[in-house]
Order: sequence, then structure tokens, then C-alpha cells
Amino acid sequence: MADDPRLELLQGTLDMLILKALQREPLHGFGIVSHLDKLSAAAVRVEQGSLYPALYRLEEQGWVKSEWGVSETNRKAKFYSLTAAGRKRFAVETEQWRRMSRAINLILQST
Amino acid sequence: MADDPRLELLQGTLDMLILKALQREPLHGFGIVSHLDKLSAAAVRVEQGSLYPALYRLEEQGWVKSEWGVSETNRKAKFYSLTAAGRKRFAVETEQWRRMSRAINLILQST
DNA sequence: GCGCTTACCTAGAACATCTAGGCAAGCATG
DNA sequence: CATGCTTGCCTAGATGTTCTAGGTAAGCGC
Repeated sequence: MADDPRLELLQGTLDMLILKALQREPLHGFGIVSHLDKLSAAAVRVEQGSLYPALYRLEEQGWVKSEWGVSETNRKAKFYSLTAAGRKRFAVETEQWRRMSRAINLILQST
Repeated sequence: MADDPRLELLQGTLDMLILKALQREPLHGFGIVSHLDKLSAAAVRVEQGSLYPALYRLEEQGWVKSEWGVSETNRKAKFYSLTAAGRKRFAVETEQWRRMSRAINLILQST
């Protein structure tokens, strides 16, 4: 792992990105992955093995809720949507992200 | 941990920040911590329990080297400095950081 | 010599993410 | 109708980083 390409997500950002993806409309797991992939120009690639545990985490916390339905391609799929608490949580996480990334950039820009 | 203040570092950024701190001059462990604390206006707080394992990691990879010396306050201290490989590594990590944070901000800014 | 601070070090837990699979069902093709 | 591709969900286990929570030692001021 010394010299891996490091496409991995920064830890702690996955939850935030998922919440963001659900901000517009409910999506199923597969949809979340392709949504993020598209938006980030493939810079962010979420593995399913990371996604589903994250979704359960979010659901357990009450930030998203799920409902079985039928996908656009006529397969059964579990649709996740934001709860009110989830919207609040999203605001909190983005604020933390901004603060942390600002601090890091500050350090990087110092002489 | 659901509602902790989350002052924790984003995973993967610690190494980069340490390398950055050593860019100007060799520092001992204690010095690195206070340096980062000062530069980030206390937004980044590195615990010693995180720092030392990270330093050993960096040394093992050949990105920093260490030498025993005497601190400004006349105590013995181990001074860490960047190697040539460490400088290269720092460039790689900052590039990765920039790419990832750009991608995340892109996603956050989407409608 | 006592307490404070600087300074180093470690073991263990917690946690997120990735790897690497497996399962099932729709759909198209022959 | 069988085969294969794709969509879609799910899990176990490994890996790696960071944090918690300690301990040790030595200089300095009083």
C-alpha cells in the first residue's frame, strides 16, 4: 500500500456524499454509486462493499429511510430517501468538511 | 460517537501534514504538533498517540529520517527531517488531496 | 526535592473502507 | 428455454488509520 494509486475516499466523507446524493430525490444503492461517479467525473468511486454498510449506518441513525420499490429498469430495488434529521445532519457534515478542508489548505499554503 | 464534535483528522491527511511541517526545517515530535496547531488556528489537533506511529510509518517508508539531538529547551529530542523521497512523496500527496477535495466540492456544489 | 512541563513511546480499541466474493432476477439472444 | 449479461442487494474478513489512555524520563524553577 506504500505506492497505491489512492483512489480511496477520505474517511468520513462517504456519509456526507451519500446524503448529498439523496438530496434531490430518493435513489437505490446502484443509483447512488452511479450518481456520485458521474458528478465527480469518476474521481470518486464508491465500492458497493463500502456503500451498503454506510447506508445501514445512516438508516440506523435515522438520517435516511428505505422503501422497497421497482427500479427504472423494472427490477426490485430499495429506495433510500432523506429524513428531516438527515437534512440537518447533512448541514452539519458539510460544515465540518468545510472547516477541516479550510484548515488543511491553510497549512498547505503556509511557507 | 453519533454526535461527537468531530475534531478528528480526515484519514490520510496526517502524513501529508507532517511532511508539510518538516518542509521548512527539522522538528521533533512535540514541535510538529505545536506547529500544526498554530498554523491551523487549532482546527487541526494531532494527538501524540497518532503522531508517533505516523512518524515511524514515514520513516519506515524512507520519507523522513530522524536524529537525536537537543531541543531548544535543552531536553533530548528526536529531530525528524525530510528526505529527497519525502519531498517527492509530499508532492504526490498534495496532488491527491487537491484532486479528492476538488471532486468532493464539485459534488457538494451540484444542484 | 517537588511539581510542572517537555518529550518520547506503546498497547488496545474503535471505526471506516476495501476486497472479494455470493445470490437473485430481468432481459436479450440464439 | 438455456445461456450470459446486467442490475441490484448483501456479507465476511482483512486492512489501515486514528484515538484513548496510559507509562517513562529528564530539565527547570522554587
